[in-house]
Amino acid sequence: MSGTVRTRFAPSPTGFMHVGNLRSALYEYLIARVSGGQFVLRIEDTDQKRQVPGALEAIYATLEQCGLQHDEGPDIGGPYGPYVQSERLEHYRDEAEKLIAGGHAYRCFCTAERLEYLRWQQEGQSFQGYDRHCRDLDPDEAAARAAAGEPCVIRQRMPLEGQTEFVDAVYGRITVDNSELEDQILLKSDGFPTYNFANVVDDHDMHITHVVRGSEYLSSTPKYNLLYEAFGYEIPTYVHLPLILGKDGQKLSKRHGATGFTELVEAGYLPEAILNYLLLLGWSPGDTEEIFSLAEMEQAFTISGLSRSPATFDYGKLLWFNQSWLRGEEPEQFARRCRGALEDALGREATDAELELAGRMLQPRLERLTDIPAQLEWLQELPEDYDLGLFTHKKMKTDAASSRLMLERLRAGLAALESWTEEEIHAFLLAAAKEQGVKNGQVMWPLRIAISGRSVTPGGAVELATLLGRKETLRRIDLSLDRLAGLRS
RNA sequence: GGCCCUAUGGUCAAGCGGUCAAGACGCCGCCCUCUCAAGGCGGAAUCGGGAGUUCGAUUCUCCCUAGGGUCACCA
Repeated sequence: MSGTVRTRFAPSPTGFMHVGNLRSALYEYLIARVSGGQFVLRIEDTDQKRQVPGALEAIYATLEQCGLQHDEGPDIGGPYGPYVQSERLEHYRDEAEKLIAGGHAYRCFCTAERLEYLRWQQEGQSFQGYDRHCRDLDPDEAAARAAAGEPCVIRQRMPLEGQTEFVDAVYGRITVDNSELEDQILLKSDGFPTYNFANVVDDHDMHITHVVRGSEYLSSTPKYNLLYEAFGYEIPTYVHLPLILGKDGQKLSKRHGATGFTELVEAGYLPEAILNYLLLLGWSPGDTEEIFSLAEMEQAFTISGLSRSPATFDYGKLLWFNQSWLRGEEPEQFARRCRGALEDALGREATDAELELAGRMLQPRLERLTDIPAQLEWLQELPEDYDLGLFTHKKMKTDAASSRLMLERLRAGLAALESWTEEEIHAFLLAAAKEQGVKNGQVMWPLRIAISGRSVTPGGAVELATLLGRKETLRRIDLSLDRLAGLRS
């Protein structure tokens, strides 16, 4: 066997792409990449009842958006296809027959009703599971019954005594008594393999060297090993991952908030930020680095950095990663993200200068992409009935009366400015403050309130006025002046 | 309930016998400042409990406790 590391992401198209799945895919991808190996995509569609339309497309789209490029898969082929389990049915059947022939599996004719009755009867007992009713049927007789059309499943014949142990790359040595293991179903009566069986067969066929999956599979791993042994296949390296929990310590689910990749993207999170957060949720680089691009992850990732304890998904920290990624973007690229909302607010096309300014204003303040419109809301129009109390600011030493005076003084100067540029407006206002012997805030505050009508804006008076344009700025000053005048008389 | 896994601040976590127990998010304060952010500086906050082993346990062992996982013709 070659020493090339091969991992696979094997989702089943039964729903949206959960962040837990995505994190598994990321780790699988990284384990392969960090050692120059291959990352395989395999679709596990053995549950015909739970197929969800569109789920497959979502898987491809998510992988694509995240940059987790696979080397082999249903869409691009590869040497060990097909990569869709429903296209490999014959093969599983043959493999199951092999096991029967070797005495490692047997046909079981128990009905669903009988099994249900069994479960009901076993409630509270220590060993719950199949009672091995068909385990000792004569193989030839069983084969004949099956051939005659009697529905049956194929079960794995577990050893009744002894122990099975395996070494997991993150959890270490794990030992389980064989008496704990159920004679699990390998092939269902509809001819489809179960997940456990198809997994082993496919992982072997596809030369997967590292089986990476959630720790919920930890306790069923001994069954896998027994299967590998029954086949005489080499056992892969297991890498079990700690689970992701919600705020309440329960397994992360919809009720904790958005848990699907698509949902998060729609909520304004960047794929880079989501991936970055997921990377650190269960893995540590060992140093204090926190921001990782995919390329950087490919350099830094180590299996030994994986954590064993479950991690709580923290939306607050995800938000911080999102902000960090947003701030780190090239200003031009960030500005482009603002174009749509800016033009909506403006009601017309934006100039390059306006776009640049808007980007500069929002980039350090944005938490999510979806917040852009709200950040630009002040641009739309001056709220007609904003609270005049906003003019009163203790630290700035301003109030409605002083603001009125200030605005009256400022108005003419602004109207007379040679050009309406950020620099010029800025210079003018600073000069005005100096001239009047007041602090900058005493001219900036009233102006900002007068033209925005808001206590909080994504920028100061200068930026606001610049983006508003001279005409609109003066119009808003007049509007505010009118209201301020009405206060007195 | 049986079995398996886990256990450092509210959260993610470094630590791998001797540390004043990193760092980050969040929180609080200060600075900067035309508001809010961003940025800078500082602060509060952690080894679940009990036995061992050892000169010395956060670190090793055992027990307890707590949390999680798993016991399907689902993956």
